[in-house]
Amino acid sequence: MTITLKDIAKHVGLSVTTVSRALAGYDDVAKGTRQRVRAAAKEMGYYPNITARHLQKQRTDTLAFVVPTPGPRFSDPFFSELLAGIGNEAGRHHFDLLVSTQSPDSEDERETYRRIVHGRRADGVLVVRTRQNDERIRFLSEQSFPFVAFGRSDLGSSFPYVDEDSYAGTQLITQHMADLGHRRIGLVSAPAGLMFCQLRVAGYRDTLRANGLEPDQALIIGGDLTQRGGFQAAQTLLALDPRPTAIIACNDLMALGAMSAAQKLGLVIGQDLSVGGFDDIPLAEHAHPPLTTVRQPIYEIGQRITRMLVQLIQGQLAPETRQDASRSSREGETAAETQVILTPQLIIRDSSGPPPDGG
Amino acid sequence: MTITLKDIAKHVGLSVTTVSRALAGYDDVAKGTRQRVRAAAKEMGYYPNITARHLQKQRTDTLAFVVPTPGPRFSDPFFSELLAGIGNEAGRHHFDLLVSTQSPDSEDERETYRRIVHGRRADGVLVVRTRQNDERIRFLSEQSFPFVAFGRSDLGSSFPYVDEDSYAGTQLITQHMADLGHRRIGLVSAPAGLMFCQLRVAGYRDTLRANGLEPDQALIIGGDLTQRGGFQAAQTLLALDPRPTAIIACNDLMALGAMSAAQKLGLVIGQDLSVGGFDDIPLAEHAHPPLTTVRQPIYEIGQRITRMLVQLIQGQLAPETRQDASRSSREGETAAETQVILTPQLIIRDSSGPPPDGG
DNA sequence: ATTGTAATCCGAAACGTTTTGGAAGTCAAA
DNA sequence: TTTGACTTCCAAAACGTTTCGGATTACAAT
Repeated sequence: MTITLKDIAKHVGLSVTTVSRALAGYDDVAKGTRQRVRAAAKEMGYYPNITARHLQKQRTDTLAFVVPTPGPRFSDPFFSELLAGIGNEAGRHHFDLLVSTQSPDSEDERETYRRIVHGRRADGVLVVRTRQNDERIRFLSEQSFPFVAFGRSDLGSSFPYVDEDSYAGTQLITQHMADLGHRRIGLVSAPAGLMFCQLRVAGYRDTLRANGLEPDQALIIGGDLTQRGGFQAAQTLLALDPRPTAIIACNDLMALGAMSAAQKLGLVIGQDLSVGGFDDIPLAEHAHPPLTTVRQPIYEIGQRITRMLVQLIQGQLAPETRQDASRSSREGETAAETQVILTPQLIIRDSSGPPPDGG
Repeated sequence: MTITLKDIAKHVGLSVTTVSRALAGYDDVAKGTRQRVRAAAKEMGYYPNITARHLQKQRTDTLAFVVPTPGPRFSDPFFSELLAGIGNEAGRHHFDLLVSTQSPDSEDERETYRRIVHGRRADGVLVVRTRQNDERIRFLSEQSFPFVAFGRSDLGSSFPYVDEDSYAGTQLITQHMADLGHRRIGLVSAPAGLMFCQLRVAGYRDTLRANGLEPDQALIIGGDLTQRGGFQAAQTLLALDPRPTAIIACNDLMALGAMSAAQKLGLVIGQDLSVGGFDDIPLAEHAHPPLTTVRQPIYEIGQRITRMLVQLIQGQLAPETRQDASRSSREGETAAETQVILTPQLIIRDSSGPPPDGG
């Protein structure tokens, strides 16, 4: 049987109120009493009932994280690293983390959000893989429920987020390929509904044009962000005649799949074909050859959105602050930013090189 | 402002009790009343407060999953797939999932378990990556708190778990290498405290001996289960003279790292060097070359331990049942098993082949 | 002696739900 | 008319905590 405040109160001959306040360290309880209560609590093995505390305090000290899992074999190193960042940061702030896996844009996903918000299951929620016309964001905004997103959206409303500049990132890697002399550069894109997909495709397209290259629709193949998807998309691209001399994938996992597909055809990556990715997951560095990619600080992003969410909940972050250049950073004590766009970094490794002769 | 039962009661002119019972579908409320209440609830946008319900029902309908994360860059596809299995199955049974990331064997990890158990934060907990003399299992057993483990342990106590037969699995792949003619077979092992590490190393050793090969301590290198770790361990192994002609890694991620290390030296995997893994993560299939490995149905294991835990909580699983051959499966309705050992399957792909001449 | 103040404690209410143990009313059988 | 059964409803307690608004005592200042 678990020990409650009432048990302690009975044991030390005080009221529940006094025991509670003694343990909480209020100064309207005598020092001696406090010590006596503390000792009794320890001796009896008291541990506060977390649920009861939640109900009384009208907050749950819990963050919710609804993971969009497209299929059962959700084998994504990107995600586990993000979760580590979120989980560790939540722990640092004494918040629990509620995780739910739901297939994106499903009725179950919608119901999950309703449950969290209306059932007061958590104090805030983290949204990842933002989508065009994202109903999750619309819903949370409407309900003015605290949330922070990893990624922007195209809704009119302003909300707190952290995002990498996908457009600039793809510009970097596309320009890199162009600088190496590539003229036929394929793209393995992502599900079109994802915001970052739009931005990355645009960055790719615009950079091609800026280099006098006309984007060729046949060189853009949809991918599902898995290695298998990258493998298959690359097979399609490599069957073209003439085939592209470079392939850029919208994430590293697909880039690795693309490398395998090319290697299966006997192509040497970095010579016969250049491959570029996005994310810089640890796998990229120790691939063969090491993958040229755009770095995204996944763990830190996880930490950051979590920290922002905690601040938002605790009222240390203005919920609807627009980015505002006129905001003076007076007194050194600048308010925390609510909309962060990270500058991407190109990591050049051996998977990219000049095109082969006649490329 | 959120709507409570009291608000509905006031609105329809009934007591809170009746409203509650109407919504719960008890038959001691008149049909007309029930409909009226239901309509009002819907109209007013009522959603039950989950925390209050938890407190009253003295259960949380929540499972806890404490993920052992060794470092910040926890980039492990194995884990995300396991989580998908756990999360989806928990959802199917209307359980929430509480996830905490803690570094293994740390004081924070211990405190997390205490909090979950004593604070009644969850109704049961999932334990993964079981360790020798596993204090988590000891603690949960002592407190007789419901839990199911992925992996066995060496404590005397009997508890419910699902595990792959790591010993047999390593036997399979080691024998496969021996059958191909390999005599010098290296092993990239895992952190020694992990139960499956012990079993896999034993399976490797015993199979070597069964083939008349004496295990060489120099051919066993510790790894940390990351690709980088496999990369480094393989570098050490490949610097030996004579070098091994085959390398077996205790998981696929390290096997992929080992492949990269070998390829960096110009070796052709499957010809100059054979490589074997363990897990069969999706990355293995589309690696170059595709990786020979031992299959572990990760997603299904996640589902299975979750289902067992739910049954345990709901009293449908005898908490301390030993595996008992004499248990008659009468009436077709066999009780669910509490200790499951899965038979591993060898997946032969192109990363393994006969040793090069003179190997 | 009175007043004021500080120190220490506590009863009751509250958080929102479910459950317990009837109460009140209706109706048919005896 | 009484009894019993059935239907429908509800007040109060309970889950375990925190907080609100005093109450009581002691003691110093007036």
